[in-house]
Amino acid sequence: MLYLKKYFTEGLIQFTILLSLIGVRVDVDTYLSSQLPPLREIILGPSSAYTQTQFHNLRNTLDGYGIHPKSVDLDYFFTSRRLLNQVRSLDRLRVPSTELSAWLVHRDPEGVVPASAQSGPSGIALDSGGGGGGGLDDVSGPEGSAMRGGGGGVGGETPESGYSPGSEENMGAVAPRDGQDADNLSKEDIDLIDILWRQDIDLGAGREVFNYSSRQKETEVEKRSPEQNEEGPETEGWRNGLNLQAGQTHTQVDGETGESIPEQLSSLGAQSSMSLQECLRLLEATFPFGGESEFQAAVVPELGEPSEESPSTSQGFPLLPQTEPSLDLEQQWQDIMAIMELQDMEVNSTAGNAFLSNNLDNGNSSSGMESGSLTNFGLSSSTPINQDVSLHQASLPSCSQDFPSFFSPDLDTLRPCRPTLLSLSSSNSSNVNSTFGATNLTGLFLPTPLNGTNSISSTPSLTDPLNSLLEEAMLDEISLLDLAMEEGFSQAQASQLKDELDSDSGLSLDSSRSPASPSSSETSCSSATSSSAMSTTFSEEGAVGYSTDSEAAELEEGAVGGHQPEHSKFCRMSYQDPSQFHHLPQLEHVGHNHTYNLPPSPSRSERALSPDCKRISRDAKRQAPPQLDLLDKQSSRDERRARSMKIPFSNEHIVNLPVEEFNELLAKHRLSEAQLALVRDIRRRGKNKMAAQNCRKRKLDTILSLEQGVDGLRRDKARLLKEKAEFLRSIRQMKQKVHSLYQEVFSQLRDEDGRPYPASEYALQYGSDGSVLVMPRRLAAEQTRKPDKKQKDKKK
DNA sequence: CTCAATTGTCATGCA
DNA sequence: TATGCATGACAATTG
Repeated sequence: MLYLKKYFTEGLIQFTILLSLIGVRVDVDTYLSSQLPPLREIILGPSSAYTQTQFHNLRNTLDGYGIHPKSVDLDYFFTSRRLLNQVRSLDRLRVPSTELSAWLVHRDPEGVVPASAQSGPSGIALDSGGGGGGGLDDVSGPEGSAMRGGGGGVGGETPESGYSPGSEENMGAVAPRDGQDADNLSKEDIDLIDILWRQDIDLGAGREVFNYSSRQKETEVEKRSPEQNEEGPETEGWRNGLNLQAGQTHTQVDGETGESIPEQLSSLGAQSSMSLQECLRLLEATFPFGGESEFQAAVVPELGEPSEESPSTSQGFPLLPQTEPSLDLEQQWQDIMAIMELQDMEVNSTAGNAFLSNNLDNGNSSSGMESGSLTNFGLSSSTPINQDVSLHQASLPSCSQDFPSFFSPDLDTLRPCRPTLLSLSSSNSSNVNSTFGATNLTGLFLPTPLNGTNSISSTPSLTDPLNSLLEEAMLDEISLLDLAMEEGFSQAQASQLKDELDSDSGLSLDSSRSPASPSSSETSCSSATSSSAMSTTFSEEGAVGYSTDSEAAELEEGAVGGHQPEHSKFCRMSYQDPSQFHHLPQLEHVGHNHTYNLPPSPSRSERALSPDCKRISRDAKRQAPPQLDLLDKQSSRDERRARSMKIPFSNEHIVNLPVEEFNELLAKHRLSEAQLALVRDIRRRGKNKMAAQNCRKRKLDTILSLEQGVDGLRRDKARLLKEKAEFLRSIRQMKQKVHSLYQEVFSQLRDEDGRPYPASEYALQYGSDGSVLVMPRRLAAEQTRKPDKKQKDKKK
């Protein structure tokens, strides 16, 4: 039961990881921090320190089996890694040709650096210098075969023997062939070759990966047949591969590594009646290949995984034969893969790339991409190698970005190569990321199920409910993710709006902008004088606030005279159409300026002079000496009063001057009591007028923000309802899966005589400690009743 | 002319 | 206490 639990818990975690990878906010942090630190690493991206540890470990261990990352809970860690593997590669039982590029590169014994290769790879080879040069000899030795590169360690298992250093130069060596055969290749192919290289180089940054993979591969091969080991890559494979007819390379690889897999898998299929454990053992024997591919490409399909897990599942069943040895093997392999994958994580550190890789790989196996978002799939689908290239392309960009801390030299030299990649992948690097971030997840994910089908076809014995259920589950998750993505975006937009709202709802935000920036003031000023441009400018700038107005007025005043400025101001005010704000949300909240009480634009208090600013503006310009009558008519009451009382200074001054200066002004001019009273009234009214305007603006803003808040809440509500529905559906499907799994497990059980347990008489009983027992139904029922009674008693 | 929206003004409270 | 600001209420203005 423990493993059953684990299995389904993992399903949930998968889902969470998926959500996280596509950017949907999943609040797993708290959970992770306390329970699954490594998982957090996976989701949030490995910390450099941690990654480094992995590299060191890989570099310093013979084959990776003994890897023990520093102070990390390996159980959790590897579990989470395995989960990530599952998530990222859903149809594992395939040997991606992607791997080929790795050992192909390493394999070249010549060490001749071709012209074509020099641009990118050569530099890289030299740069990675940190790696040292030891490996080169091994690889380039007489036998130096690709396989050797990887398998050089077969006999000696010298840790560094084949790879780290040597590989770089080997990379260079690949080039000549490339160049030699260039004639036979289309330009595309050549480019693709280049890409393969660079990818290899990039991947080579994590040289241990190759090292390990090769070693693994070799070990496996050796187990199977030494001859095969020699033959595969060396004679036929590499040569043909060098011709770089993508297909050849591809098939060759498949032939080399995957050769045995189909065999075994088909044998699996043939023995569909064999016990689950047997299947699993076979799988375990087979999987290392998949694993090897996996940690490089990060895209290895993994539909076989569930069955892989099955042994674990069965472990808890007392009546089932213990499969610990195989379990250990599998577990070890998983753990190793997990470590290896960590590097891959770096390569595909961004969620988008991870998924992209996955999808690209899916594209390989599923002969078709339903998603239009990945335009380079047209490329990928053409030939196998193209697919490979696409795959690499997918992981490359992030590789260079994410590796720098460790392999900056390599990457620096690599960067110049980027353009090639970009040009090849056309929309790949840019569009894919954006696309990924956008809404095309459906398309991205759809191939997964196809791949699942693929793997199922290759493993007929595993096409039981589990696989189908997994497929189904993944489909569901995918659709859910798609939905969540969509929702996430609307939510993001909403939150963005909200942020804008919040930040702008402050009353003083713009005050710094408008008064402080002369350009804006000038703009508004000039536009204010221009009647035609006025409305437009206002919609953009009018909200900036009064200070702008006043400045504009000030400028105008300087040019035209004491009464012109208010025209612009008045115009601006009259053009404040809230409906405009509705269409320009970002401007809706820009109106709080409160700078009206800032020092001074003289023309300020005269803002209300003219009801028709256009006409006034024109008139003012045409009639150099403004007509007093007209002005008088257009003056505010206070303006007229002030004039009639012969107040020696402008209302603008009266209103806007600071108290001290205002008092000084009053002191300068000896005014009568009536005049003083009028001036004070004018000041009071002027200030109050501006206060009222601000108050009204604020009110309007508040209303608008509230409206938006309501909208946002409505959206949130709708989204939550949708999510709830989806989750309910997920739960339902999970239950269904549990049921199916139960049936599956139960049907595999045999009594001492090898007979199946009758479902009518026996049932699986889950213990509280995670154990699962087969019990007669009567007993089980009694046992379940007892706790019930106890509970009832307790309640009583 | 009516009406609604806008703007100005007053009174009041608060800091 | 003087000053400034915010705001409700009302009036004036405007389209």
